[in-house]
Amino acid sequence: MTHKDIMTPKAHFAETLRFAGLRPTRQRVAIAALLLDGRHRHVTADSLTAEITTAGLHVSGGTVYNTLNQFTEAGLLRRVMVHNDYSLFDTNTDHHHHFYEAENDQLVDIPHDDVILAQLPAAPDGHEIKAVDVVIHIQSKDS
Amino acid sequence: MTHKDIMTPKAHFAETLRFAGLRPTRQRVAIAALLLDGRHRHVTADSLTAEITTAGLHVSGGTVYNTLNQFTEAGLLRRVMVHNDYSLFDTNTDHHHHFYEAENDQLVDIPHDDVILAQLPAAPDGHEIKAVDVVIHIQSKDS
DNA sequence: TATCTAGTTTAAAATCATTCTAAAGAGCCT
DNA sequence: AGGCTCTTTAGAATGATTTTAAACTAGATA
Repeated sequence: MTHKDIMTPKAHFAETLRFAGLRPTRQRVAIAALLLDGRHRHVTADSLTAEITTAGLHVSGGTVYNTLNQFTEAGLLRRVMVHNDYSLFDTNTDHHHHFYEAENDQLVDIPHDDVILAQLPAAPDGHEIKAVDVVIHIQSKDS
Repeated sequence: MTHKDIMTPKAHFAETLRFAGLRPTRQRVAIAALLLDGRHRHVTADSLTAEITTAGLHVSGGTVYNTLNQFTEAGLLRRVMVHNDYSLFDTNTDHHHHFYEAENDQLVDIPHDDVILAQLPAAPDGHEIKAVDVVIHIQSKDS
């Protein structure tokens, strides 16, 4: 039985935050509890705010944005780039790719192994590759 | 000698626009002349407006945005998705991918052949693949 | 060529996601 | 508990993009 097993959920998320270099405030712990529970999904500032409200809590808009940015910076979330309308965050930070259907603004994960990049170019001089994002744009066959 | 060769540049772009289903207005022809001359580059609404001004012309902001959207819709431009700050358009509509360096907001084309996708997942039921975008995020080695 | 009409352009206002601000609050170390 | 720094807050500010309603024009027609 590890230390983790006997911690309260709250303490567990506080530890995660501290490990990520973020002071575990009430707001950040609450958001971590919602987003970092292992469920893989895509959230926006808006949808997260709705979740917070549903949970009977309140976090100011600015803090929601700040927290999403800080979690992303810390590697707890991943930002997905499919359009310019608003930011999308993926609670799955493992290496994987996405299908995106613009018509319904629908984003679907693609398991890592389903895309094989057989060859990649070398990064430009003095640079190194940080990440490779593949977005497969799809549309309804009858549209 | 084809018909195209004896047309004035203006008439050539007007024809291109008409073929794309867009009425060749003075503004659209001017923007086409700037963007569709075969040079491959990345533009924003702002940088395009600056080009228009440099050319001694004037096109209202709304029309610059509309035109960029219409050209993209018509397949004369391609929208590149690397951040949410503002829209980027690529005058190269051929199939190719991009390096993106966030630190300097620098976008660099990758020739089509330099990326080999050996395996792609099947599109979800009832859908078909419209495009596959690969963005390789890079950073300075010493940063 | 004069006329018509639908599609376009315009400047300005509106929208909307996101960031900034300055003051109030809360971790956390001693 | 005291204190220092980092956070949160509500609201204002920002900035890219879209919308508006009126003026204009491309292109068809008479």
